Amino acid sequence: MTEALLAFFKALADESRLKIVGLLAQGERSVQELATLLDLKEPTVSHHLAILKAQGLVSARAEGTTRWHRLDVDVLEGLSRRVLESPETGSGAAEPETWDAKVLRGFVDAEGRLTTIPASRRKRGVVLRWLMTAFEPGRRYPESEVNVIIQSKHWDSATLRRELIGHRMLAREGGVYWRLPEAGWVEGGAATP
Amino acid sequence: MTEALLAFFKALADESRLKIVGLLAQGERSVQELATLLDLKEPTVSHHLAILKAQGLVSARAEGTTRWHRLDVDVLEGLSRRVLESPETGSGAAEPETWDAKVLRGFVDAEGRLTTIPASRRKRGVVLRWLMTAFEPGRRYPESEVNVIIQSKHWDSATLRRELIGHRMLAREGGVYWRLPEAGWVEGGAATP
DNA sequence: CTTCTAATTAGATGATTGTCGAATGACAAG
DNA sequence: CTTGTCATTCGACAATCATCTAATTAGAAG
Repeated sequence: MTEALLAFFKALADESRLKIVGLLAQGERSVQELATLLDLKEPTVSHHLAILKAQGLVSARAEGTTRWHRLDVDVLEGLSRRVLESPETGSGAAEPETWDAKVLRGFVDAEGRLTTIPASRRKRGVVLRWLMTAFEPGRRYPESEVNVIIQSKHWDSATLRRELIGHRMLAREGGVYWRLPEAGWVEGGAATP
Repeated sequence: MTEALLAFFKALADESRLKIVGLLAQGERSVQELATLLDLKEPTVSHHLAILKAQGLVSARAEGTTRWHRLDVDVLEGLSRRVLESPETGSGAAEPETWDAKVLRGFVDAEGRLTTIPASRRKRGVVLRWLMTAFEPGRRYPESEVNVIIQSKHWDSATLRRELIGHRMLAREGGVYWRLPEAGWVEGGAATP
């Protein structure tokens, strides 16, 4: 849907075409007249008219070899509405998902392994949340098992384990780890000094 | 007034910017998020946002180093109206004048002499009407005087004299010429074989 | 059929501008 | 003060597109 809008704005995003629309708003004009009034050559005007016609903004009427062009005003109605409605009508529950998906696609390869740990706070949060899906809620893990699980995604288990704890996703007590409820997961998390 | 409109359409006549508007229509976004969602680099997004801000379409709110951008919907209101109102509100009695002036500027030099006889029917009509201003209504001219008057504008008095008669601007009877009333001046006129 | 004019199509060129990498600025945290 | 992240600015490159000339199509009129 954004496709059609783009073409429409491109059609009007040119000085010559805007002037043509302005002139046609006053009445019919031939290619020749437009060319003279705009200080352009006929082929140029023809080109512009073709673009405006493609958007349904202009239509032509033949009279001998001359073609009289008129403005079709209807197409301009409800313009702002179309702009705001373009990216789906729903205000969207499927909205934050897209951002996460994009981030993961950038940092997780085809085999499901983490290629790089994101430097950006926000993106690191996304990756860590994704990492946590490997841990079951309620279950208790010895450190060795935590490392094995993390290493199945990325070699640097030490750093990632520290990050998970900093973000309040994982908790530790006496060498035993367990997954914390998502409600407590923190945005900023621990720094990486 | 067409200036501002042009900038406005140019701002929206880009795929990336249209997508940004679409995303911001759903809620606030940071530069980073937009860059990820659109598969663009941050500098590019910054550039686009600057353009949208210049048109009052987007405004920003700072939160730490992050800037949350929101869409300002008001600017989109009454868009089609602005397009049609751009080239003056008046539907214009000063309208055909402009076309004639442009044509004359193209065929009459600084000294007020006709450089070329227009090949185009319509333009030739304009030039001939202009030529007729050298003749007083009601007065009768011998052919020699007609030639002198025309030659003060262009060397080829024979052709022009024939054209003036063909267009029903000048009349002849028994070697005497006189100006006809403008009401009878014909559009197509005689061909030039 | 030939000539003339109005308009379009085709191809080439030049200006505009979207995009990126590198450098810089700004701000929070240790 | 130093470090790290989010953002902007700068300069350069590449793709898009408006414009032109030349050639072609389509009517109209001799």
